[in-house]
Amino acid sequence: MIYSNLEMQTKIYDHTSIEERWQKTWEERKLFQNMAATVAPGDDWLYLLFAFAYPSGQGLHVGHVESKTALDILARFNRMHGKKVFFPVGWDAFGLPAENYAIKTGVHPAETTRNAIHTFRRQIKRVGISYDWEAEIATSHPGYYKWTQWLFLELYKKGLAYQGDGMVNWCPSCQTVLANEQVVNGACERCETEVIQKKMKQWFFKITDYKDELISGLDQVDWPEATKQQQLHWIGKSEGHEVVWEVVDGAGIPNGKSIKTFTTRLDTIFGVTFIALSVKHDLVGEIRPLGKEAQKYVSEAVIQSESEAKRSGSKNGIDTGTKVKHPITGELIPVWIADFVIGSYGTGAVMGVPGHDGRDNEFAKIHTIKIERAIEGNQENSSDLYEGKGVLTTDFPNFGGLTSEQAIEKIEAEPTYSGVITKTTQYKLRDWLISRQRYWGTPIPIVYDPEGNPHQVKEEHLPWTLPTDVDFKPTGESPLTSSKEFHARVEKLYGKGWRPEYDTMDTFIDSSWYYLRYGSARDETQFADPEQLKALLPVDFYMIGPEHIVLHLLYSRFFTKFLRDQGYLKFDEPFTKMRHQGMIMGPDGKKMSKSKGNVINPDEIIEKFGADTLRVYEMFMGPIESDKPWDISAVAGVYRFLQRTQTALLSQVGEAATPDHPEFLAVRRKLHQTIAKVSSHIPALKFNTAIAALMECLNLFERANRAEKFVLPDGEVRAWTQLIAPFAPFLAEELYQIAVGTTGDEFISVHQSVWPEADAELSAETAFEIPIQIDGKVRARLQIAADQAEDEAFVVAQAQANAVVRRWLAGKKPAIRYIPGKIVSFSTQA
RNA sequence: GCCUCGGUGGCGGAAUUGGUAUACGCGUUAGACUUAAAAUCUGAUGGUCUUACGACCUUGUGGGUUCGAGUCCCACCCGAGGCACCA
Repeated sequence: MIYSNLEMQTKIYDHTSIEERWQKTWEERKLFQNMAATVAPGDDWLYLLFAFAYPSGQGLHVGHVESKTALDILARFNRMHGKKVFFPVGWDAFGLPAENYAIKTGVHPAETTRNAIHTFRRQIKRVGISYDWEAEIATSHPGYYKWTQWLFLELYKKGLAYQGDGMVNWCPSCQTVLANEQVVNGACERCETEVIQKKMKQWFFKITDYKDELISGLDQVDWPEATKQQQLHWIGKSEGHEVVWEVVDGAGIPNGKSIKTFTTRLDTIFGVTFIALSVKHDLVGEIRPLGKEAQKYVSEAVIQSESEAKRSGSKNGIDTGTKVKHPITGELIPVWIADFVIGSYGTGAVMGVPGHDGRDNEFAKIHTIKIERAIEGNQENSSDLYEGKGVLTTDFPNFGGLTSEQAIEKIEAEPTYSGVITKTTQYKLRDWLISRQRYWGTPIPIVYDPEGNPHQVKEEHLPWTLPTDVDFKPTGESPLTSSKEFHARVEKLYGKGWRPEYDTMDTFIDSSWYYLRYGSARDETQFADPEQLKALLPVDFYMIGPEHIVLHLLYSRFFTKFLRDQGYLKFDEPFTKMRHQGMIMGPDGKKMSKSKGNVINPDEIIEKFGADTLRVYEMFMGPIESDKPWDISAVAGVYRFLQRTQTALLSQVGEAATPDHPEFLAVRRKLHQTIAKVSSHIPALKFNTAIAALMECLNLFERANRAEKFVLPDGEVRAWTQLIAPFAPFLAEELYQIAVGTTGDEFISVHQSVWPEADAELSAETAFEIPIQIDGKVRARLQIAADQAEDEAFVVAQAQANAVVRRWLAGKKPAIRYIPGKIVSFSTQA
């Protein structure tokens, strides 16, 4: 007996008992569980995905509830339309917070993580999110990270995972390498310590191999424009020319060395008055002469991190005394070293055009370098002069008077410049540095022979398990160095003198392929079953916060394209449609944070008002994608709405319909209109207006019922309970089961029922109120029966007969316009 | 500086994409019920002027297109997020 206390129903909305009862029932009946096992040919699947979450010790946040509920509504709505819905959940369980906690308290990250996941799972179930728990995954589980390691080895075998040397960002406090994106204004994003540069041997993924496809693929997806723009900006494709400048000796004779610069404005080459090298440029220290002062400057500048120069916007620099030869004019140009030149972009050197570039202009003025104008009609120090339309000044033989476009074409066509000036494309995107000197992550499946050469861990040794006997305390070395078991394992399997790779992988790797694993979460033989992949992927709808979008999406797209090229996947882009939820702000309108004391705890709201209220309130707050402040009294308003809904629907059960009620058709019309509205607003993600429509419907019903007892036909009572099911699944289940009179075990959930359809005839309005506009102002309104709305002559005659209209139009001959069913417009002008 | 969103009552927000601006909710206020309060229910609620009928104003600002503009066009102001000495 699933429903034992029907009789106890009263007018009181007892959210706690309702929600406990149905959570238990759904769980016992395994509603919507293990869906991937039901994959069959010809299925119409909808794959809904929520951003992989880190199971933090803080537990569920109201922000999580918002996006999870939005997806849950889509899941329930689509299931009721007969679609098979795949709606899995998992945990991005490796990561720094658990490790930092371990350093502080000694509690093993595995334990912290396990507890946090338990908390999240309990809270999510309480909110009624209809996840498929049978497909649950956690990146820290060997059954998962075995395949993360497999992915690494696939990349390694194709040469896309390689070891490289280079300057890396090092956080002295966290004792780890940081990716560029983890450096914010020159400081560690986590602890805000100033980041320094350090040279280390690291593993990289060659994402740059896919740079062009990562740009073009954006045309295939339905994503917010801003997200696409951010991706493009990160990849930073820029077309221009590389120019080789020959270094000359004191007599002006080339000495065999050269400097390359990159420019997007080749036409300004005639205005070059200096060349500037980055302090990290290879030639710094090599070119002669380099005076003592310059030596000193360079060493200071190298010590001073580049990021500091960036922040201060400084324009320091020094003349090296060296000169290069202008490839076109033959003029000798001084070479400077300048801190505003970025070592890692382009060639690490720029041609200085102070006549046409604001930044170069600033530098030239400070250091009194000649400023020369090459193009007419532009502001002296502006960089916005170009649109390909500038005209070169007449000072340049063969080029004077040409437009920028013509000059560039001419240079490109001139054989003399072949190999000196070359059309080229630059990208900001760098290869992905994936090594982390951290414990709580996926071990890199590499071992080193006694000579120090890397070898891949044999596939039969996967999962290459993370040792547990480590010292978390930061020493500047990877914690795995301290594991005895790890060393013993490698020597036993690979031979004496062999050692493991001590670094772990960036957790972005774990979280950038997880959506491929859900369908085969327990498969120990392959990373994903091809049949599952074919049926479920790509992801139809992805809901993800706006904060992590650039890298996670770029990496996910890279993996997808790589695995496609290996023949594992048949699609190019992993996420067909994506939207971002807004942030829920504290009641003070500020971002919620513990220090501000404005955090709303979902458990407290559920305790007091119930999960249904929490869900409906968060959906009612406003558009899903915008930021919204929390308003506790509005929560109570939603609670009242659910309570009134219960009262209204309970009053209908077991009663005979009241066709003689004067409002009978009006209320039913409203209900059918509401069915139509809710049905169209849900797929459009307009949850707030769908709920407003349900409120309007209830208001009209209550007004009619107040005047005289009102009872809807049975089917419409059931339809009403179905309409609220996606939003308030617990209350809807309760009312639906009462409405259908479920007894014993013949239980079919409201969430398994078929979504109601609006009756077009019933929902059609019988009368319109048509405004009458005179010169753009509404002066009167007309009541017109629906069957007269198409009759223009009649409507216009009615309008003209209106007393107010006659007063306004007295003595005038207006132009008349009638938009059927919308408006009558009189115009007295012209 | 660049990119992307936004700007509508006291507040959160609606507006079928050019056709009744302010739906729905909150708040406020008057009332009912109550010994009282809470809860619940009912009515009012953009602004100014007016005894009233009503008039005028109102979607960040200023122009424009149109019979008609929150919606389209031009210029600007303000806010949020992202990127940024990227050559």
